[in-house]
Amino acid sequence: MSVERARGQYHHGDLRQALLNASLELVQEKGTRGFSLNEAARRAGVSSAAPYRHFADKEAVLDALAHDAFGRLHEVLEEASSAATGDFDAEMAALVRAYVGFALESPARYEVAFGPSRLRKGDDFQGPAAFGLLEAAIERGLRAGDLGDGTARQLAGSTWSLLHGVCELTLNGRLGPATETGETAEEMAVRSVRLLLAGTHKSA
Amino acid sequence: MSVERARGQYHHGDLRQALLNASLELVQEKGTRGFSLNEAARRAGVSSAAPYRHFADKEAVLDALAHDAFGRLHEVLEEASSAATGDFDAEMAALVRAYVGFALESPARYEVAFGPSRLRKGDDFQGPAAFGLLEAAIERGLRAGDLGDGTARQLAGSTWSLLHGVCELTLNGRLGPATETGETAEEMAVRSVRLLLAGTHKSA
DNA sequence: ACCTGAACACCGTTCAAGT
DNA sequence: ACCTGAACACCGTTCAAGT
Repeated sequence: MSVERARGQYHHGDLRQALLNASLELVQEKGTRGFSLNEAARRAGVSSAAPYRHFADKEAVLDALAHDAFGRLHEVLEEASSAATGDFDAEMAALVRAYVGFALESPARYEVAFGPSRLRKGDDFQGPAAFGLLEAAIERGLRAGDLGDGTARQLAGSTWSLLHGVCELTLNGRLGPATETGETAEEMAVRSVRLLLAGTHKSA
Repeated sequence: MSVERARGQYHHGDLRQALLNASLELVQEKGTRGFSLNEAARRAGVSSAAPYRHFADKEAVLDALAHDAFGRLHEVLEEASSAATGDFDAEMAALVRAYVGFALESPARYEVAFGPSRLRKGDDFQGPAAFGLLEAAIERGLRAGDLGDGTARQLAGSTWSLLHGVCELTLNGRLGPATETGETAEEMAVRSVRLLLAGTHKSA
């Protein structure tokens, strides 16, 4: 909260990052709708005009958070991917657990990454790359004969959607009666993805 | 925008509904983050204090919109459900198309219904009922032998998640490379759900 | 019962001025 | 180059007062 500032100096090293940290904290506490740029500035120990040296506007701060969040998601998936053992089912389960783990451990990052924002295709963020890791794993499964019919891209799209659905519905409390199955979100995701991919063997 | 008000009178019939209409319009234009209660009041032709006779605060307006949105989703799914022909696959496809159609035709309603809000289980809204229609259809499929292993609730949870994922990722532009498969969101949803349910026959 | 008008604290953003 | 201070229009919310 309070910030030690050497007398006479403006601010410690990196105000941009300090603002991002404070902003993420705020989104965590009040959600993306309750987030206030002025309060972020206050928590970073600067005036409310200071952020505008580093960000075009309030939305740009959220865009930067989304950018970082996709970077982290990509890292997390890559780590899970690199631990591949050749067992396709195990690798997919690891990817699924990594994805769901990220969402549940960093709900603020997840909300900001996948919620409505100005980030779009062609904006140089790691969203497509994260998708690519999923697609690559599925591609390997197809080549190894672990999967039936389908293109890797389409199957990755379905899986990506399924994962997002599970995480967001869990975070926003919109799973309805499915909340009472005794399954954790992680278990539900693993089971569902397994089901989806098993379907490729019998898509008559 | 401008409102005809008989001289001397406060407002036409139903200010509450007028505020909801204006608010939905606003969410449509600027998203749930850009939505301002003062502007909604202005568009309804009343002072900025007037809404507080009908809603506790700004969030309560969004809650009411979410409530209505789930009511509509339920209606739409019920209509699709009632047109059941006995063909399980066709009935599921109809439900899927109805769901996706609702999301794409009423993105503001969809965002407000499934986005973060104070609506929770036990709040008397039609979210769980909508889920129930999906679960009931799957239950019929199980009994008729159209589906393999699984409980209706778990399968409905997976399907509900998949549908939500497809719609939200489409609306927020987060499908990544899967945007370029030539499939519409509706086709993607139908194919994915078919895949998921086909998986019940081979969940070895 | 339902709405207005004025008020208050706060927010997003701009800009001249300071170091 | 980076930040402050003051300013402006706007927002959410409250409350006394009007009909």
